[in-house]
Amino acid sequence: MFHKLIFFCERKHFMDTFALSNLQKIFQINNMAFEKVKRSENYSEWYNNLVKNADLAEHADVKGCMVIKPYGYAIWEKIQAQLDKMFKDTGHVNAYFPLLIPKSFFEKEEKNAEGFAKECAVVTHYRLKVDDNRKIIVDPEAKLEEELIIRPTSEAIIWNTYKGWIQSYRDLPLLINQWANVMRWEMRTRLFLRTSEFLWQEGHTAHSSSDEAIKETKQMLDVYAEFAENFMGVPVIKGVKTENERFAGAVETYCIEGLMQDGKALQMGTSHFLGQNFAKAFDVKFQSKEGKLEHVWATSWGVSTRLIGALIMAHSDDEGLVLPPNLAPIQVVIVPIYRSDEELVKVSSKAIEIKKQLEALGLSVKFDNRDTQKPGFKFAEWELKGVPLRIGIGPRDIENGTVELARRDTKEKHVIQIEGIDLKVKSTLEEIQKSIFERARSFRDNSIHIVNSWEEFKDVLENKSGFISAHWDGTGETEEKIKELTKATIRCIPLNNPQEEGVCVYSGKPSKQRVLFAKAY
RNA sequence: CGGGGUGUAGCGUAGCCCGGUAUCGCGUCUGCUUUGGGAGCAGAAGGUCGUAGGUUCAAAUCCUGCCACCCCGACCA
Repeated sequence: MFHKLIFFCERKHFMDTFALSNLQKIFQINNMAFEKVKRSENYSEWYNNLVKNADLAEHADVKGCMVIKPYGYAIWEKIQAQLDKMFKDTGHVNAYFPLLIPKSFFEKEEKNAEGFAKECAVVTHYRLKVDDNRKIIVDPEAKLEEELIIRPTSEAIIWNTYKGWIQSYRDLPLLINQWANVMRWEMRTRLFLRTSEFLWQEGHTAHSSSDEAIKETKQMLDVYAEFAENFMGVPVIKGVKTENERFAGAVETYCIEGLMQDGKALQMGTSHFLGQNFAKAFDVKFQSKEGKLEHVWATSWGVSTRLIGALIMAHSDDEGLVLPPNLAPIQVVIVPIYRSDEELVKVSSKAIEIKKQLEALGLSVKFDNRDTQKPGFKFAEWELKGVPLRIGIGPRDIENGTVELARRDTKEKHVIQIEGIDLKVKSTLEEIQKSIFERARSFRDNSIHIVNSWEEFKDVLENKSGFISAHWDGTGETEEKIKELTKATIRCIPLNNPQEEGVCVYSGKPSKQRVLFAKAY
């Protein structure tokens, strides 16, 4: 019945403008070969060009939506594979719920509905027709009885479903994850960081006690943090959101916050303790061991394709992407160098031999034997695409039993013996993984500024960047005011935050702990 | 929703004020020479100028309507 759907967004968006000429200049200048805008000159322009040039994604001809290209999607697949394993290792299973949510379900948890109301796309009709001018129009006869919301998140449809699945404590806990797309009609979009439609995973769990649900919430936060640090190579701060920043419908929102190279913070994942809010809204009760009827306790947690944005912004440089070996779709690329066909044969057979040797260690290796591009071009291209290690092999090497090994992260090049190359490559990849994390961590650590006065606070925001650790009086009003004045928000109250007496950096009222402020994406 | 812009080849553009069927660069294709850091030369292909109408002998250019997209603000899980 729904094979032809039309949706209307409730809000229209009128665009705006500004100095287009600036952009045009950049494109003009850089249109030859690859566009080169330096990271230090214009960070966001650098980011956009990188996403495009590295062939990760592009703007679709649909407002606010992106096409994730094969190379970008391959990174997402690596992210998915690892997270999926970690979810399963912690006892979760995957399922899939509908894209469309009847408006009446959506309304049930008021705060959740209110929080998302302004960015929902709504399906109102189920059929098109050809009008008198032979134009395709929405068939006014085909108006739906009840509008359908395209999910901005799935709590509503999932809790409506859970109602039928949970009767007894024996049905709990229910530990389910879903890989899906969601749609949030955002006003300003940026590839990967914020798009109208995006891919993510959302875990939705149900528990028989508050304690157990809180434990789950924290466990998943730890899973995210471990993933971010050990796989993405991005250090994160685990913390709790303030009431203002909390997920609509949650009792408590935990998050991991990363710091990008331009000094702006990025929320990389959230894990929510939902209390009994959704159980009450959808009337999901279970009978306890003691025979009492109680509402179920819930959590939800998610990360999205935004992580690809984080990956780019945390490590990459003016030459392009820098991928951590643990998430690189191609970990090693082999580029042959040759003049004659005869040389090509020799070089190729050695290259293929090396490839097999590396693959035996479980590495992902590409032998770039395209005869349509020159070596120099390939070097630049694979650097742009962030392949962690490159092996160059030519006639000279064949004679000497060597290859050239080039590291993407440090740009170091060494001639090494082919003998024992597999272990050398493996250990170098491990070193790269460690080294990019360390680099990001020391950058992050040096970007946390302890601030004790409002003057200092403003000074750091203007002249430095990164996190500001400052006392806050705990009120939403102060938080709002600071945001209004500086655009900085409270990113989180770090977990295990030391308690200390102090006064709020803005209001001067007493405070018991410091919180982390930053400008954020 | 308030303000400001733009639609010309795959991409970026010139031409528009002052009407005469379209400029240049990148990319693409072919051939030869090249190949250890983004190759060179020669040739070629590619355009209903967003769309509908109007004015005119003649419209990318002038006029009107429509559509789409972009930037700033508000907004942002």
